[in-house]
Order: sequence, then C-alpha cells, then structure tokens
Amino acid sequence: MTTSTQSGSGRGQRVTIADIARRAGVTPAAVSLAVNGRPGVSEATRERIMAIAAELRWEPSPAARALAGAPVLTVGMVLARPAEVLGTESFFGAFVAGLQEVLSRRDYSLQMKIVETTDDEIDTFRRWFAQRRVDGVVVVDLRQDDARIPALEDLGLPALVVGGPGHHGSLPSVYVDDAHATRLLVDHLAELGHRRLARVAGNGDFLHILLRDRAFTERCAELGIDAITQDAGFGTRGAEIATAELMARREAPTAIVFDSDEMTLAGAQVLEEAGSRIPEDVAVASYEDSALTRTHRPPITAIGRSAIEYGRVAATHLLEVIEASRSRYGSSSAPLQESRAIEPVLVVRASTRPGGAEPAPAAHGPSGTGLPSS
Amino acid sequence: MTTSTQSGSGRGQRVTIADIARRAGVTPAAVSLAVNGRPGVSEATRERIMAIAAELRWEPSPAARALAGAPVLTVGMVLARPAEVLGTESFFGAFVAGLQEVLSRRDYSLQMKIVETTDDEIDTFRRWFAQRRVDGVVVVDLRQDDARIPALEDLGLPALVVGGPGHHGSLPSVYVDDAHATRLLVDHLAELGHRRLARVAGNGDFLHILLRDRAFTERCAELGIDAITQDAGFGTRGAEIATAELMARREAPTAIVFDSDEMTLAGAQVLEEAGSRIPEDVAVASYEDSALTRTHRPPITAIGRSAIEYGRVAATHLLEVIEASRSRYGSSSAPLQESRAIEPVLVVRASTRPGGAEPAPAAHGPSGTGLPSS
DNA sequence: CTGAAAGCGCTTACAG
DNA sequence: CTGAAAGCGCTTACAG
Repeated sequence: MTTSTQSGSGRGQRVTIADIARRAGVTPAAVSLAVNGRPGVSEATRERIMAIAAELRWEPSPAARALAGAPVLTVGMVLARPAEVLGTESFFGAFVAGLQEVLSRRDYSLQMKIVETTDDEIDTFRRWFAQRRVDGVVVVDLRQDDARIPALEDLGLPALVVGGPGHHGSLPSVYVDDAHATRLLVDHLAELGHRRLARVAGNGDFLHILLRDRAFTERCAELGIDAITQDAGFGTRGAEIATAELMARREAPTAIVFDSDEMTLAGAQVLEEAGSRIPEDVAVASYEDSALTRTHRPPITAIGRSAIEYGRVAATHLLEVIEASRSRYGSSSAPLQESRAIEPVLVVRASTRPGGAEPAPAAHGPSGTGLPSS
Repeated sequence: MTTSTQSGSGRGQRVTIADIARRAGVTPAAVSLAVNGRPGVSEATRERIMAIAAELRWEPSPAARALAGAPVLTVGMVLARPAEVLGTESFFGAFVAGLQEVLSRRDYSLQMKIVETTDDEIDTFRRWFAQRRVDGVVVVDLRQDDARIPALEDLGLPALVVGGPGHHGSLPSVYVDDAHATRLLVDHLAELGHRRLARVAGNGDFLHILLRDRAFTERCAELGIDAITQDAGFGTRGAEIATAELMARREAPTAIVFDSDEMTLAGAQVLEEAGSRIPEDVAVASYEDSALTRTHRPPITAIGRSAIEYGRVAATHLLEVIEASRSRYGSSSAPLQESRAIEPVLVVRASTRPGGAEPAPAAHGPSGTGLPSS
C-alpha cells in the first residue's frame, strides 16, 4: 500500500501541487513558492506544505516547470566526431565522467549528441536553444577561428568552451595550459641531458595542438636545443610513420614527445621493433596520461592532465555561467566570461628515466589516478 | 535578418503552432496533426502547413509536448559505481558511445546519473518515472537476484536489462553469451595443448562473472583438463595477487584467462617480473578487448565483445520496448520481453600463439575495432 | 476531414 | 504575507 498504490500504473493519478494546496488549505501558487524556497510564504506554512508534499510523495513535473519558464536542468554537449572516440580516446570517457559527477550532484543531466560536421553541431545548438532543451552547453575540440564561437555568441545560449587560451571569443572557457605543459616536458628532458628533441604532433586542426607546436619550438630555442616537429595527423598510423621517419634521420632525436597516449604506444612499438631501447636509446613521453601509459612497459612519463578533473571543473564553471545568465535578467551585471586555466603536472616514469623504477608503488594511489603524489 | 532576428535573444518571440495555424488559416489542432504525421488533415493542407512551419523555423517545444502526454524522447541510465569507471573501464566509454549513436539518430537523448548504492538507483528510477523524465531505462551491471528487477517490474517503466541470460525477470534483455565466450577461450587453449588452465575471476557480485565461473569449470571438465578459478575481486591489485598465487602453486597453470583487460595487463606484468615469458611459459587471454589488450606486447588474445556494438544493440532494443509499451495501451498485445544474445568472437593474438605474429597488419582495420576480420 | 475546447502541472506577475 | 488568474505550447478527445 505504501509504494505500489502510489507509484503504480500512472493512470493519471499524479500528485500535483493542486493536491498539496487543497490539503494545506492554500493556493497552488503558495505551494510553488514554498517548494521552490522563494519568499512569499511564512516559515510555518512552508513547513506544513513541505511535510504534505513529502507525505504525498510529490515529484515536480520537469515538463510543466520548463513550460512555465523555469530552467530545464540539462546541459548539452555535442561531438562532431565518430562515436568511437568515446570508447577509444581515453580522454573523453574520463571527461564525461567528471562532468556527470558534478552535474548529477546538482540534479542536472547531460544531454549528448553525436553529429557529423561542425555545421550539424551549430544546427544542434540552434535547435536546442529554440526548443529550450538545455540551459547551456559545453563546447569541446576547440579549433582556431572556430565557427561555433560566433554562432554561440549570436545565440546567447550560455556556453562554456573547453580549450584555449584565446579563440573562444567572449565566451568563458576552461583549458589546460598547453604551453606550460610543453615547458614541463621540454625542461624535464633537457635536464636529463637531451639536446635533440622531437615532437610527434596530432591533428593540427585543434587549437591545443597548435599551442603545443609553438611552445615546443620556443622553449627548445630558449634552451638552445634542437627541436623537430613531425606532423602525424589523426590516429596511430600517422604516429608510426612519423616515428619511423624521425629515427631514419641522419641526426635522430634522443627523446620523443607524443601528443596522445595512443600515439605514444604506437610510436613505442616502432622503436622497439627497430631495436631502440626506451629510455636508454630514446626517451619517450606523452601529453596524455591514461591506463595505456601507466601500464606500458616501461611506464610512460606523461602530463597528468587528469581528464576527470577537467570534466569536473568544466561542469562547475558552466553551472556558474548558467546561474549568472539567469540573474542577469534582473541586475544587468556583465556576463561571466572568465577563463580558467588548469595547471598541468608532469608524472615522471621510467620511459624517460634510465634505470628508474616507479616512484613508490603506493598501492595504486597516485599512479592509478594519473595525479602526482605531491 | 535571416537567422539573427529569428533566433535572437528569445524574448518571448517563440514561434508556436498558433502562429503557423494563423498563417495557414487552420486551427492549432490541425497543425499538431500535420506536423506529427497523424491522420486528420488532407495531404494538401499538411504540405502547406509543413512549408509554413519550415519557413517560420518552428521548433516543437519538448516541454509542452511532454506536459501534454507525448513521449519525452529520453532514455535513462544510472551507474551505481564511482564516476571513474567511465574513464577507467574501457567497456563503459564504448558502450555509451554505441548507445548514443543510435539514440542520437532517432532524436532520443541519454540521461545519465551516477549514484552511490543500488537503493539510490532504484530511487532514481522511481523519481524519473514519477517526473516523466524518461521514456525508458537501460539497466547495467546485472547481479544475481538483483533488487532492481522487481522494482522496475513493479513500476512499469519500460526497461532493458544488459546482462543475462536469466535473472532479468520478465524484463527484456540483451547479453553477451558468456558461456559461449568461455567455451571459445577454453577450447582455443585446449587445442594449443594446454592441460592446466586458470581463470582469474573478477567481482563475483556480477552475474556475468558467475556465468563464466560455471562455464569454465564445466567446459574444462568436459575436455578432461584441470581448471583452477582464482578470485581476484575488484581492480587490478587483486589480479596481481591472484596471478602470483597461481604461479606459486606446485602445479602452476600453463595458461591464464583474466576477466577484464585491466586485470590481464596487471597479471601479465606480474608474470613478466617473475621471469615467465608470454606465451612460451604461460599463455594469457582476456574476456575483454580494448586498446590495452591490442597494444600490449605481446598483443593479448581476447573476446572481442565490441562494447560499442553492445551499446548499439541495447539502444535499438530499448527503443523497440518503448515503442511497444506505447502501442500496448491501444491493442493489448503482450509486453515485449524477448532476450537477445550477442555472439562473442575470439580474437587470437600472440599472447596465446607461440611464435605467432599479428594475423596481417591490415592497416589497423580489424585489430583497430576489436572485431575479427572474418 | 475540420473546429472549438479542455487540460497537462507548473510559475509569474498582479491585486488585495 | 496571501489569493485569484493568466499563460507557457502542445495534444487529445469530442463535436460538427
């Protein structure tokens, strides 16, 4: 009788604020104010109303709320990439996990859509906005002069850009400081005595790849060491070829940095098959940390960007942006458009440290999360 | 003027079916019928209405539709696990990608929530149902005598269970045939001449683990070879210990099968550090295929379950279930409760094949997807 | 095949 | 601080 009758077959027996109002001897409007914690009802009646709502197991109707103009408690994200990347690129799974974690806690849900092109993506934003399907969106895979930025600025849909700095227009963003990450890697290798570094670069369409390109060249120049950037484009095949080409040079590099964990492993295999030992003959490092880099033998030195933390920060920031855009209707404060940087950390492992074992096998703590132990 | 005025600041300028009706000289009800492809309007007026809707860039309001009783075009999934699994367990990322792929195409969205306990999960289902937030749910991580099954049967919320066979009550399910997968692995190793097999088993709370336990013992008995099952519980630490214990036996196994890709790598490291060569001294295989197993040296023989395909099938089936539950109100046909099995395939790699190289490095085609080339 | 009406459950001004 | 009303945008019977 307790639950089964109540939540049974849903034959129109829905409990509404009208039911609560009747029982409490007030109007539905008063119930609305009470359950939303808004001023307009006395503390005593609010408590009475809340008690009745709980007793009746009332659940608000998101549809009715949305129709009446309240937030829909949903944020959107669209991926203009093959669905496979979610499973293949370790970054995305973890990033989504981080997003979900903070969104779920705040009763928001994440709406995802996979499309073919950037135009489709912009179109999706337009439709989501027109339908009031989402309160805001997170934009990933930022490119240089990204068409999505002006489109979103135009729409006025609250948005958070993942990537930067720069190229996110007037929209707020969070980004990992790729220039800093690059310096961490280059400095580490330089300290070990390397004087000829190579970088196997991913798809140059993405902004963060370009930022790495620039920082890599600059930092090496500052330190007076040779820098070779080898473009590998998408995927692991390109990384294999790029690595082979690097090693075929008259003056082969003594250390190679790869733009992703998948590329690193592909490159490492090429090195091993060619008889080069890691790290004795060639040191290897990755811009992306994951289970792949951690479990490889030898374990790979990597930038522990902690994609899950990245997701958490992005969600938190987006929620603030949404909040701000709501209150902006009242007070005319400036839109929230701050940029937030996430500090990268370097996780040193055996792939760059001759004869070095894992730091301290602290029962999978730090090395399991990709975060440094400090 | 084309888009910016139209989709501008959303100051109540929303285009509604009333606008279309006015322009077309019909009632809003007629517009509703027309845009939903329902009978009740002539083909001529339907076309006229559609043209006006397109011209006005009308977008339906999901909130209004939902409030009026139409489907909300959303399916839910809740994870009673730490958020990390999405990034850590390769299965989940790929599974979600598969779900998204078919849902997006059908204009459905996926609502995910991460909770602490199974009770929270059931509670979430109740609330989603009460709020009409989802049209149906997908249930993952099936256990023996799973409390979610009776709860969902009770609710009457369309649901699809991922896992089985059995233990999914009257609910429809899709599952990978773990008994079959087990036979593929055991038979493969037996053919190679192994006569003492071990299985390092994952968390026995999950049904598929129990099904593997049983099938492993049975198949080995049928073939007259020794079977050792070593429980490792959650995570990689357990797998390391289990592997070490197996190798310390007086009669150590000559082949070990692990329940996940992560466990396999952990076990493989223990073997290597102990000086056992793979596959010469010990053959190794995994129930789970992923980038980890493919890129490991030597590459690991695995069940290519293709988590992404699993996700696609699950989404497709759930959509059918939802469809059926809707039409059931009219005709009283039996609820759709069919179980669908996905055939596992064995991907043989060097970890079980002495001296064997990768089949044919066909430019990352088959080995890149985890599907066999046949 | 079409028109006029009620209703879905809530929120938000607007009077008292 | 409270009450009565209008409205959000659609769908669904129910008459013509």
